[in-house]
Amino acid sequence: MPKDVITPRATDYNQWYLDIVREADLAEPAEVVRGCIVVKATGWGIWEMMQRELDQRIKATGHANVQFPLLIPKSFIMKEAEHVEGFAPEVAEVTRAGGEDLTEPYVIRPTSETIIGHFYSRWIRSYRDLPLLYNQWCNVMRWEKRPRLFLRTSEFLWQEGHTAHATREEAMEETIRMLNVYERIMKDVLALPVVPGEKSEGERFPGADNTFTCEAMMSDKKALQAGTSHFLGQNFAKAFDIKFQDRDGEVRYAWTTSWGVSTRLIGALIMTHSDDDGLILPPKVAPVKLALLPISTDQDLISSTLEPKAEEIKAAIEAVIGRRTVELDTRYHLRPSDRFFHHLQRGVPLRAELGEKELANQTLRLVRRDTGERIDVPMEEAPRRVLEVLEQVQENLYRRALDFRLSNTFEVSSMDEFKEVLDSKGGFISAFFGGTKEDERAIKEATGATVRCFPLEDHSTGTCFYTGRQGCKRAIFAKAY
RNA sequence: CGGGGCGUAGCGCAGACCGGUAGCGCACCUGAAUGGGGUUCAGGAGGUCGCUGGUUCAAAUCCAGUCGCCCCGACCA
Repeated sequence: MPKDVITPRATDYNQWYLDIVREADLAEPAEVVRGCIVVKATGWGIWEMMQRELDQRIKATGHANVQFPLLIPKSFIMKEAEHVEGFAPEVAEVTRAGGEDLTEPYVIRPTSETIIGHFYSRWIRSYRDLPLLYNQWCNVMRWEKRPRLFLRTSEFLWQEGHTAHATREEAMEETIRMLNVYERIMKDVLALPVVPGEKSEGERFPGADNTFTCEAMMSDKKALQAGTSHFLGQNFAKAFDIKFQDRDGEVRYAWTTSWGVSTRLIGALIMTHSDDDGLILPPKVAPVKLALLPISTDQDLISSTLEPKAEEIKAAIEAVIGRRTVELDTRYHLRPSDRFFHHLQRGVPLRAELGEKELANQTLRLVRRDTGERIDVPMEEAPRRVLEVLEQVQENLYRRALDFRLSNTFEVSSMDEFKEVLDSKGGFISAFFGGTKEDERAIKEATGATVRCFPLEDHSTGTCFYTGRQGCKRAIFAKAY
């Protein structure tokens, strides 16, 4: 008989999400600091795994890590017209320090294009200085009206890549390269199937010429922007005077890009894979990949045989799947079912049970978190089989999420159909669209859905469902977080 | 910032209309039985009732002010 500590998704999706975060011990609202979050050990462990994977890939594509100040002179934010408009309403300012009013206030960085632009202008003189390929892992602050754990906290952690290039083509290549890096890591590591695409005019980053995105579908069929890569053109170069003398002697403005993913990805993981029992983590980002539980009512048997055996198995398995990835659960004061549930709720991908039955048969019982399937494997094969099953879990989670998205994506060709499908089924609406920013706003007004992106891999064109214009690209619409 | 709601034990709530010095469920601690997907019983610990002021012999309760949080919108990684 389950206790109702986790609200079923069908009852209240928002509450379900909060319950998962709490019961899996990922994080809690900071409360004393509005909109901020305390990331707890398990949540941080997930972030560390994602960070490690991504950091390697950022470096593998030629970028180096750097660190810029948390505070930015307020005047910097004001330099790029659209950037000001986009970010001014949500920045926090520091006006006093050291007991005195500052002559110029600082803002706490909402993103670092401006201060990095300032330094890039000092570092770049020649085409030989380009490209400049830097990334920083840091925290930023945006005073959003409506915070939501992981998805939109006032302070959040992310990486922001900032690059400068000699030509438009090179900068565009970089923008797409990093979008692809994001797509790959989301797919391969987080098991998140995403739609890479270009943002519409109305959804662009303030100050960018083009914004590219990885859009994911959550299990309530709403969309989540999981990561973005911006082609900034020469906008910031002009605002911050980032110029170089080219091969031909001409002085030119550089072309810049920026790209980032944040702790929001943890929210994406939760809302993509988890169920009413609790969190489900893809093995590749699970700090604990296997919970190993010696089970017996006979305390002597436990200490003489089961626990030593368990230690031995743990070592053998960790030799194959990685250090400190197996948690040996020795909480014998709890009933087995309570111990099971603990790991289940926390999303541990695989549970192993070692009891008298297993001892007698020289087997180990594995239980999958994603399917509940029980698999008895010969003891000596355990390490290999654990690895194998973990790979299957990883694959299954991706496949499941992809199927969900595909079966909840609907094509429409008129506004009436758009509304009807969105109301009755929800999900992603796929339609040819060639409207303006104003049209986007009107559609949002009428339906609550926004343009998520123009998928990159879809080259088909057709008649716009809204304006009737010919030769328009396909867009994905959805209600979004 | 507009509309609604709420602050009482770690969490979720009752008590308030009709002032008399705080209670329930879960979680937690102890013990017993139980034990392979959320067990049962017994005992126990835990609260300046958001804050400030007022009325009163007496305030969680009445009055005034204030702070904060949540939900729905607008805004967003």
